[in-house]
Order: sequence, then C-alpha cells, then structure tokens
Amino acid sequence: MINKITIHDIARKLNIDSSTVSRALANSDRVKLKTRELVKKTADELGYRRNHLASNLRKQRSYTIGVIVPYINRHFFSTVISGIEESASKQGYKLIICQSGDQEQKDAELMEMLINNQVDAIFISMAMTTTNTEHFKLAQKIDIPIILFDRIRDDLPFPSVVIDDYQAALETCELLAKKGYQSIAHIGGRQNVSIYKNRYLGYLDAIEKFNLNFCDDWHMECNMESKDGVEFANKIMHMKKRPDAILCANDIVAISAMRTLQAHSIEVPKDIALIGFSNEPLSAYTSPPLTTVDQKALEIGQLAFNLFQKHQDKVGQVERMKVKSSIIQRSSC
Amino acid sequence: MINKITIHDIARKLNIDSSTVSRALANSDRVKLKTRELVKKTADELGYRRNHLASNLRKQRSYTIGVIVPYINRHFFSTVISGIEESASKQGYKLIICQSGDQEQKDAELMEMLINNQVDAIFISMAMTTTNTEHFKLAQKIDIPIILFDRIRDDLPFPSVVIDDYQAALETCELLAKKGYQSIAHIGGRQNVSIYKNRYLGYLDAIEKFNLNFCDDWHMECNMESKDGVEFANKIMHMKKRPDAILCANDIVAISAMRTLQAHSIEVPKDIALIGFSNEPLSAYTSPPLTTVDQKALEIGQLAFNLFQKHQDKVGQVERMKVKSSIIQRSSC
DNA sequence: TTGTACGCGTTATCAG
DNA sequence: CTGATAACGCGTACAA
Repeated sequence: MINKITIHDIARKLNIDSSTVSRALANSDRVKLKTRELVKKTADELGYRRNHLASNLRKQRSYTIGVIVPYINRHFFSTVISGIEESASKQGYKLIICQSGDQEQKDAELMEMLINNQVDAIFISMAMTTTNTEHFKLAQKIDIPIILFDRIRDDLPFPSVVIDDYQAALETCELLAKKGYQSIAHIGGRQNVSIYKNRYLGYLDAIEKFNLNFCDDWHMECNMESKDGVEFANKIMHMKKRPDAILCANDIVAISAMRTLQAHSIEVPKDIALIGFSNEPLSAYTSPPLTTVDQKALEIGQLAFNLFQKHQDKVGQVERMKVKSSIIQRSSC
Repeated sequence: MINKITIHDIARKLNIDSSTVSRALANSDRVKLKTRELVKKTADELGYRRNHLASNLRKQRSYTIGVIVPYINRHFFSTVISGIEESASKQGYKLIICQSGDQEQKDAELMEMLINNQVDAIFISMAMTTTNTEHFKLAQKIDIPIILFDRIRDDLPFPSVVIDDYQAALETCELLAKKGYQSIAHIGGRQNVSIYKNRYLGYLDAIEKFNLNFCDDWHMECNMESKDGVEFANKIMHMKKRPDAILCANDIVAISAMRTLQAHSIEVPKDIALIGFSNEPLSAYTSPPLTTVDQKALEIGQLAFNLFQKHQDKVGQVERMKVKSSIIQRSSC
C-alpha cells in the first residue's frame, strides 16, 4: 500500500536477481561497481525506498531505542532525550519515547511493550516509587541491553549514568559553609532512589566535615513536588531552632519554598539561603535567582548512548558512570 | 535472538497449526473458545511474545507515529509531545520523536526516514525557515497522513491544529489598550510561518480597531531567539518615538527584552509593558512575572491525535483546527 | 472450526 | 561477481 516499489521491481527491470539488487543497494563490493551504480540509478528513478520493516525483520534488529521517563515535558528529561536523540540519530537509530507518569506499573508495561516491539535497547529513568524490579529480570532474560540514567538503583546490574550527587551535595554545603551558613536543612526525595539517597549522604557527611549544626527536624523526605516545598517552609517558620539555609534536592521544591518564605517576609538569602538541584530554566529567573546544581542533562543523554554502544561492542562489565556536575552560583545564597 | 518463542513453537506443542495459534491469539471467534484459551495459556507458560516486526510487516502498518519538532526540549514542544503520547499510547500507538534543529533540510530527511520506517502518520511542527515543500508532496503521493501543528503553512493541504493566534494577539492588544497603553511595538517571527503571521495580523488590526499609535520601526521580524529580544530592546531605547508596550511573539524574546530594558533602568511595566506568548514555566518567575498567552500545548497534542483518528475513519475534508488560547495575566503590564 | 499454502520485502547462505 | 533459495515470524484467503 504505502511502498509500491520493491527490490524485485528493480531486479525485473534490470534482468538481474533481487539479491544482487539488495547487495548493490547496500553498497557491497561483492557487486560490480557498474552494476551497483546502475541499480542505484534505477532505484532512484523508480522512486524505490527500502522497507525497513522487512529489513529489520530479516536482520532481527529494529534500530530503535526505547526511552522511558517519568514525564516527557520535564525540562531535565526532555533535555536528556534531546541528548540521546542527537547521538542516536547520527548512528541511524530512532527513539521511541514513553512516559510512565512516575508509576511503577506503567514502567513495567512500557518495558514489556518495548520488548515486544523488538527495540535494540531500553534507556530508562525509573518511576520514583519503583520497588518491584521483576520487569527488569524479564528484560535481562531476553538479553536486551538496559541503560539506566538519573533515577537508578544500585542493586540493578545495568550500565548507568548519573550525576555524582554525593559530591555535588557535599560541595554545595561547602559553599554554604564558606559563606558563613552554619545550620543547613535538607529537603530530599525518597531514599530508595539513588540520586536522592546520595544527595542526602553528601549532605550528612558535609555536616560532619564542615562542623555544621545538625537537627533531626531539618530533614524532610518527600516526593519532591511543589507542595512539599511549601510544607517544609511552613514547618521551618515555626521552629525554635531555625536553619539559615536549605539545600533542596530539586529546583521546584526550592522555588516553592522560596516563595512561601518570602510570602511570610522571610528574606532570601538574608534570613535563609536556598540552593536547588537541576538548573531548571526558571531557576535563573526567580528573585533572587536560584543557586543550583547543573545536572548536565544533554551530556547524560549522550553518555547513555555511548554506554549502549560499548555494550554492543563487547558485553563487558557493567559500567556505572558518574558525571561531575557544576554549581551554578547565583544570588540565593 | 531476542525473541525465541514463536507461534510455531506453540503450535507444535499443542499439535495444531500455527495459523490457528495466530487466530487464537488475535481472539478470533473462528477458533473454538476452548482452543483459544488453551493457546493463550500455553503462550503464557512458554513466555511467548508476539514479534511486532513480523506482525507489522504482514499488516503493512507499524502502529507508530512519527513526530518532528524543532527542539525536543523546548517546553511547548515537549508538552505537545506529552499530549500526543497520552492519547496515542491509549490506542496502542508508539511515538518516534525527532528533532529538526529548526533546519529545513533536516525536516525533509526526517520525513523520508519516517516514511521508510512505515510510520502510520507524521505529526510535524515545521522548521522555521522551511520554504521548499517538496518533501510534503512525497508524503502525499505515498498517501501517509500528515498532521501539522503549531508551525503550519496554510498552503499545505493537511489537517492542522494551531492556537488562534490572530485572536490572541488582538485580545492582548485590547488588554493593553484598556490599561492605557497607546503605543505598542511587536517582535514577531518569520512571516512565512503562519503563527507569526497571524500574531502580526492580529496586532495590526488591533492598532486600527483600538485607535493605537503606529510606527514602522516598532515592528521587528526575526528568528525569535534570545538575542533578538536584546537587539530590539536596545533599538527601542534610542528611539525618539518610544513605544510604551511590546507584544512579543514568544516568551523568550519578551524576557530577554525585559532584562535588557531593566539593565538600562527602564522599568517594567511602568515605563514599558511587556506581553509574551507561550506561557513558558519561567515566565511566572521573572520579576515582574510576565503576562503571556497560554498555548494549550497539551490540548494541541491531544487534538492532533484526534485529527489523525478522524482521518483514519474517513478520508474526509482537511480539517484545520484553531484552539482558543487564554491570556495569563501577571504583572508585566 | 481448523489446516494448507502463500505472501509481506529483505537478506544470509550456498552454489556456481 | 551473480543467481537461486530459504528464512525471518506472522496473518489470511481459500479449502476442507
């Protein structure tokens, strides 16, 4: 229907075999140069276009990579996707993009769907709540490469790319300490998610390393949504021992906290300093602009694709990459 | 390799023909219910999963929609994609996402690639510079549904979804006029792109309709990048007849203009008011927060998919949808 | 209700 | 260097 002209049509027209046409179109040197060119020319004339469905079926590959993220329209994720796309398209790969809405169930369904569609690999940033990892076992059994990024879990034996969150958290605290802040609070995500765990650990170690004050109430574990920032800001205001800085595990929470504090006439950074994570575009436009950790989204995407290629070459050991992040200093601290 | 078990394995095990298995798995009532269930059960046990490559080849369909946007990580586009994905995945469609980097050449290549991959439809927001539309003719000849969104061209005979930009521009100017602004400038995009053309036309008609001042220098046609806002703001500052408001055809330009003006001690909105287009997340966080036109990105994505489905049902007339946008009033005017 | 037989478009393989 | 043939896995007219 869609694709009328096949290699057989070309073959018939030139009185040669379709297999020769196939080889010619693949530019195989097992076909005489002259024939090759003739084939290409008539292919062009006839408006031939290869049916990749058939080709892929034969080759048992789809040249397609499945990508699963919680939300496509989160800036970080769309930028990672953009990075993957850049690298992948250069190598002739296509991307199938899926969003899980941060639901574990959806993660599993999507993985199954992608597997059934014979994707060559799955790149996934897991749903926040994921605890069950049965679906990964399936993928593993079927021997399809899985690359984790950002939301990873250390107990899964797959190549992965993440920011060095521990280091980043440590350094942000160091920055705060150097600026004279002594009582740093932390809004963090669920601790079964590596990135949040590592940010928390970096925070904890920094407190020790830089001799900062510590208080149990200064830490909240949450889903890192806007309302969580509001909630924590409200909590802080009624504390006897109030922190003088908050390290937030993402920008959304930092900004919602900032606005809540400001609405109650608490000045940032004078009364309380704030640091976020992610370098969302909007973080540059708050007042004051938010100091934040850039997560190198584009780079993560590119590296994820590199890992995939390495995996293709030789099924070596599982490589877990940590990308060094950088602090974007602005005026919220 | 990836998929060991086929319908033939099931057939062999049950001593029936593979065609029966095929029908059973498709839940055809031409197979006895008992057999059907038996087949499904053993399929499950054996860990059978359908090879969609083979299935699609046979059916001449891929249940895949190709989506081309200039940049995946622009909030508007990633949200449209998100909207498409929501609707599409419910109907069993997958999305192949491509970015053109706003290059005409890339648009053409990507369309060809998608066609070769037998996608069931192509959703595209064209590159800004596109003037040549040969590649659309190819798609048309091959009879693959094309849905345009956002960046469309009226001379192309395809279903499309856009914001009613003319109306939106008119209404923003009305709002400005009501607030007492009399001299409105306009930073617009290339006039061969419908959305920009319509915004400009709405602007022009508003000037007439609301008896506003007009000056040739108050309009700039550009690529709508950050630097363009800077450039225009600089130009304005040296004008004898300086406008008291700027309607910008996107938020990026509005914000860069805002910052440039402020850097030169021109206050917003006191000296010059600003309105943007797109309702980018960051527009809520500038100071002052930017009044802007919400473009209903999610809705556009969903409607695009609806158009595709209508097209499937009956190849009726070409439907061009206009979505009513809404002005998000904030304090930049 | 089930089986037979073939086609989808391409490519691997073997033979010449 | 080229041709013939089979196979990839599935779906479906047609026959039984």
